[in-house]
Amino acid sequence: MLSKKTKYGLKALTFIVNSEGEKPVQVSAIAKNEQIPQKFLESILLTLRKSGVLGSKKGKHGGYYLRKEPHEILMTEVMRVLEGPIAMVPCVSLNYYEKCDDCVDEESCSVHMLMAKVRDSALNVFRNTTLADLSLKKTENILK
Amino acid sequence: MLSKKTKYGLKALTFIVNSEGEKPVQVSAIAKNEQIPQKFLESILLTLRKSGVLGSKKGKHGGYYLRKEPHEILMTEVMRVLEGPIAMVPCVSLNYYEKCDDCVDEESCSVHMLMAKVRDSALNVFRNTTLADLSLKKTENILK
DNA sequence: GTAATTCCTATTAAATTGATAGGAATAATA
DNA sequence: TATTATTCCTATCAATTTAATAGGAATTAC
Repeated sequence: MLSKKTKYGLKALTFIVNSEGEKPVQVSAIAKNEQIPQKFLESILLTLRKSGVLGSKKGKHGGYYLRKEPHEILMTEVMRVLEGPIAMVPCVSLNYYEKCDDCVDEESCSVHMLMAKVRDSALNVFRNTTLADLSLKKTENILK
Repeated sequence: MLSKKTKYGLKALTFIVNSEGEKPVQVSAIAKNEQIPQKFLESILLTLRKSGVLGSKKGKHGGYYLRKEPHEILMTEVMRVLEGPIAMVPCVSLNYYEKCDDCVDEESCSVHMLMAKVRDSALNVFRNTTLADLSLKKTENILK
């Protein structure tokens, strides 16, 4: 299951894209429009800022903004920050590899083999989708 | 993350395939060889039996066996039984669809769009992988 | 009738997730 | 400078899910 954290994070990012302008977008505005518990959202946006996807401005008229253009923000990055490793098992993770304690021979492990394929297929999606794609409405996608 | 339940289940199924013969395979043998807590494994195999993937024989010399040929057992079926819906969010699930309470318009929801792609890519893997594929060693896979 | 097995239900422990609380730090502006 | 609006930080809590264990009933082979 996709965590609420990731779901909220994706919605928030999309909202920020669609609020395009120079002014930073406030947590309260996102929370209200996207129906996300504000305090929870705060912590999510903070994570996204710490990872470098978002920038922020403190104090009155503060808020969050994108550090890169939407089309430069890959889902690989966003998903790793919000949801964690893309691989479903550490032994096929590219960025967070860990050997299984059980599993004598990785090369002949049925789980390993299957999960490597799943990882590749997910990576293929995330590498070819940017935040710009997410913020397109379906009708726009059809035209595209 | 892949649950231990699924991981153990896949390993157990592979073990049963590789123990090919007419005799049913006992939980104790699988547990020992695959390093799986026996009682936990019992409940997993029971689930697989109830779903129709495995058959069982009770009593002395009892055990579990496949109900179909390995190449007829698709990963879509196994994964749904063990891990649950393949979709990461209910609103893109083919078999367990549920509308989101939030989300006014599904067609323009960024999460929906992305997760539908991920679901399709995972389905593509699971529909094209059978238990027979899992039980091939890597070297055999290369030759294939 | 005994031993070996699956089957069933209940319980527990640990980990994770989702959410809340309270206030510190910072910045704009009146 | 005082006030207000905001992000930032840490801690905590509640709910859910996962992983595992326990005990014994039912069934079958011999």
